[in-house]
Amino acid sequence: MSAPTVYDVAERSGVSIATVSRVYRTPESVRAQTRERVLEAARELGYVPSGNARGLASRTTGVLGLCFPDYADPDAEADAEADSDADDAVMLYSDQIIRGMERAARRHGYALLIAASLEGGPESLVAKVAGRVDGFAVLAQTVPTEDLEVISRRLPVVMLAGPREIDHLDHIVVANADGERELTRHLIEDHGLRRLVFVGGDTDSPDAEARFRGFREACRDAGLPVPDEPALRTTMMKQAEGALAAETLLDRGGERPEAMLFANDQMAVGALRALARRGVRVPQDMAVTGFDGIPLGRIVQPSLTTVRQPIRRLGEQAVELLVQRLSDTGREPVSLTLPVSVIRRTSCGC
Amino acid sequence: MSAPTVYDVAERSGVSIATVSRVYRTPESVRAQTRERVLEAARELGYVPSGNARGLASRTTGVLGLCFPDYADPDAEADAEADSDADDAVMLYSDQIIRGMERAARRHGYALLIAASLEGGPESLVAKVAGRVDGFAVLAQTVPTEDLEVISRRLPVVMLAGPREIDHLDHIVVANADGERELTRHLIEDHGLRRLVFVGGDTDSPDAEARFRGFREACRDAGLPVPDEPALRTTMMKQAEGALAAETLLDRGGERPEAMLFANDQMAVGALRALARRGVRVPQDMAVTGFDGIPLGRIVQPSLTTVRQPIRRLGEQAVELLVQRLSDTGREPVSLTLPVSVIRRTSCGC
DNA sequence: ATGAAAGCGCTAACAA
DNA sequence: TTGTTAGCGCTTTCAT
Repeated sequence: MSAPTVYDVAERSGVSIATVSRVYRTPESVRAQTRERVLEAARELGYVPSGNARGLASRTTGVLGLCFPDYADPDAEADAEADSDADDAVMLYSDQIIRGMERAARRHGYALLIAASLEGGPESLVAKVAGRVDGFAVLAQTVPTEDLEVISRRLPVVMLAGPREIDHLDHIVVANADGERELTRHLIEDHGLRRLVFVGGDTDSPDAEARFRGFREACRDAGLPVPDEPALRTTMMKQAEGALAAETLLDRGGERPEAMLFANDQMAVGALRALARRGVRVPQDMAVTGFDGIPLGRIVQPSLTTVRQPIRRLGEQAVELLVQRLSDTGREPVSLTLPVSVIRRTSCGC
Repeated sequence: MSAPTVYDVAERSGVSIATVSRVYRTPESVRAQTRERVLEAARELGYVPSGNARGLASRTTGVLGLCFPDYADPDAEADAEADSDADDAVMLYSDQIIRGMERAARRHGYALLIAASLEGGPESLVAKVAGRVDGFAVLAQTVPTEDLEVISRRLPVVMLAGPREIDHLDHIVVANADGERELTRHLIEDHGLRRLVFVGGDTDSPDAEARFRGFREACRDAGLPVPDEPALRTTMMKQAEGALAAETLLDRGGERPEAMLFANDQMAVGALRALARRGVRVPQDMAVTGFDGIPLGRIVQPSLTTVRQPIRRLGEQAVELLVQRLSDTGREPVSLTLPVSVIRRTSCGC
């Protein structure tokens, strides 16, 4: 009643289990006639090689993994529900990384195991992934550093879009500061704006911090006042928080800013809505920018000026690094920075 | 030098391997103090439980799988390259199914293993997936039926978006015929069009055939001539073929049609471009429709009227069926049909 | 080209 | 609560 094994197939086809094994690993090493007998028996019995047993015996799985955070902007989901036409527009960061990794993994003959989770410890999906792959990529802030510490001693791990955290890991980041600096420069020089405010994220978001750094650099370069801190910080960088931030900024006394730069697109989109509700015209009365390049940014009115991250590339590169390291265990840790590009749309005045 | 095992951890913490195992499976069943000792030892050694060994011993992996075809419309990719702004707009069918399955799998505590491939046989990625999961979903036309035949005798398989092929499989389809009939009815009744042509796909694409069926039903219902065959068939249903089809249809003698209905969005988008090149205005001179609801359809000019498939839902439902069947092996094969909805945009004249 | 035998690292009864 | 003991189904030398 249980699943057939090499033994069953071997018996039925009158060969040894070793031969059955060979048929599935190195078909050419078995005489054609024998091979046919074996495959025939396998077909009759409904034999499917156990990946687990293979992996256990050969100490390799042929699978690469990806752990990403359980981010699901509730507002974004709401969009998808309410306006079913916007459904597919909400393509998250992680979806694109998956795309990139899958393509690259396929090229190298690997399958891809994916799992989202925020919590660590034994029991976690992270642990499950780690135990079933030859190597994997992790989005920053996904897996507790202490777990990673242990895991990365046993198999290749590449950290994506965040600080390396552990110094023997490979990691890949995007040029956050460069992008925000360039974007800010554009607002200042090309649109002649001077009163800019930056809305950041939590201090422990390296991406958001790097973007703020870029903002400051541009201010400094232009001879504008350089703030020590973002005008406002949000914790989750979601749409609702962006909306709230925009309103707070409007209601705050003093001169109204000419431009609001958000640390990510989600917040900027939320802000766009809040500003519309308050009758503030974008970009005439206020320029608004985001960061990331999510598809939603192109669909909103006005379309969002932003900085595009090469997210798919991130996934592809991750696989390349993993594959490299798998074949050369001794290689020094690598650190890559992928370039970004400013996307000028309507919300900045272009 | 090799990876530490339960034995190493057991020895170091002065317990038996069974206890180490328990710490990772059912932490509460171990005295807190003992548990700490074990985890401490594990940390020091860099112990990561082997998923393979676990799976082998427990006969379960905690992983669900998805096999999808190696579809990558070269034209779509070209779009992504040429107009980097359209990059993320090109979100394929499979990406959305992955999204849906991942979400649902996560809810049930499963990770998701994904792999694309067109070829079967031993050695194939399909075989790899089959051997490493508790059950998996297959997009129609992805895995050779004979492989599926064997595999599905050993673990749950659900067929997506296509005929069941093997009668003991669960399967999920979308209401292709209903959608195309409704769309066609819209063109006829609401826009008063009468000379409609349908561009289909290969005869062995069940989706395309079902859509053609819907088209015919609407023609019949409206008292229009009912064609036996699509005006044209393409093999891969890609953009280039759609463009070619549109031109062929234009150059063909006789009265020019008032509307071209394509079996999918990719072809329709290609047609839109070809028509623009030829100076045919859409929708004034010619109505054009697609099927699928890909994001690109909203971005093209004019925006594409189409039928949206609930693709994410497809993925979610697939997981539900797999999970069900995993807990109730005896259940009768299920066949679900998910409803679709007509999306009226500009290309039909709306 | 094929076979024999020894693990691979874990879980799952069953004992204690 | 913890330990003992069999396997789980394959790959891998080493022979033949």
